[in-house]
Amino acid sequence: MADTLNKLPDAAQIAESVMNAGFDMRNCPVRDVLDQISGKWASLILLALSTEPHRFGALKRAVPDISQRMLTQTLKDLQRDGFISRHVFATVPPSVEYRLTDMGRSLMVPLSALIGWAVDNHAQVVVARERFDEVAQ
Amino acid sequence: MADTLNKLPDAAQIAESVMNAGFDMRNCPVRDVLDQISGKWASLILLALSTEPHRFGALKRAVPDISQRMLTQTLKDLQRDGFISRHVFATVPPSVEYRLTDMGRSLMVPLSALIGWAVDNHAQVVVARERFDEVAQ
DNA sequence: CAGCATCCGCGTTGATACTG
DNA sequence: CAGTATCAACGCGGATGCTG
Repeated sequence: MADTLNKLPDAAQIAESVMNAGFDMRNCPVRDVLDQISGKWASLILLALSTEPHRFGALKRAVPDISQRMLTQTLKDLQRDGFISRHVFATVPPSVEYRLTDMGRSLMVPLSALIGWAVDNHAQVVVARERFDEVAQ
Repeated sequence: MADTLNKLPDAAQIAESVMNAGFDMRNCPVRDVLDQISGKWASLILLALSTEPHRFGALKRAVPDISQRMLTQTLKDLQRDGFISRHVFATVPPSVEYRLTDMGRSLMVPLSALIGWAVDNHAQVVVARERFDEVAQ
């Protein structure tokens, strides 16, 4: 994954084809879709669910600093967009399991690649920031 | 790009390897990097710059609904993270050109794939939302 | 266990006006 | 042309307490 630089032509191609395919930035599908998965928590929840289904409590433990409120809300948003499904088991005490839908798994293909990039290049970004802040005092 | 569903194993692999590679959700590189590129405008600006360098005014026209303030601010943030570079030409009137850095181009590999997914699957997401809102009244 | 309801601060965004 | 400065509105997200 360190050789992403060698794949630049592909990226330019995709970008160009996106721009050409009647891509209108006004009623923007990019924002409409990405705004959801780019919230503070969505990508982390999707990442956790990509390995296996999780119950509410397990998710809360898997995504350490999330509050109950945000977990509930983000799960609802992700379900609304069709990325995850909710399965209630009428046990006592009740248990609810969340899992990726087919569309959610399909989304994880490019999303996990992006997450992988973030993990690989995080250090470089940090360095770039420090350098920038240094110059601008 | 319609056959992304067939590539699920790859996604699960990447996700799993990400999770295993000492991935700590607390000091999260994902959020640290993604928060920037997932702002309301960043992805659109990067997309515009991925085809060719743009001047400030050209960018403002390429990303229709952006305000001057947000364009300036987002450009500064992207430059700070090392994704774009700023080139000032001492002409009269002054002109400033923005272009992707090597790291920015590298980022566009996975990012443009994600954008492509968004474009391809936007309709499905909209349908999922309508269905959800219908049931929940 | 898995939520919902409420309150509230603070950051992000937008509108507007001004400048080198 | 390419910004900066200021103000106001909005909503995300956190903290807390309560429920089936």
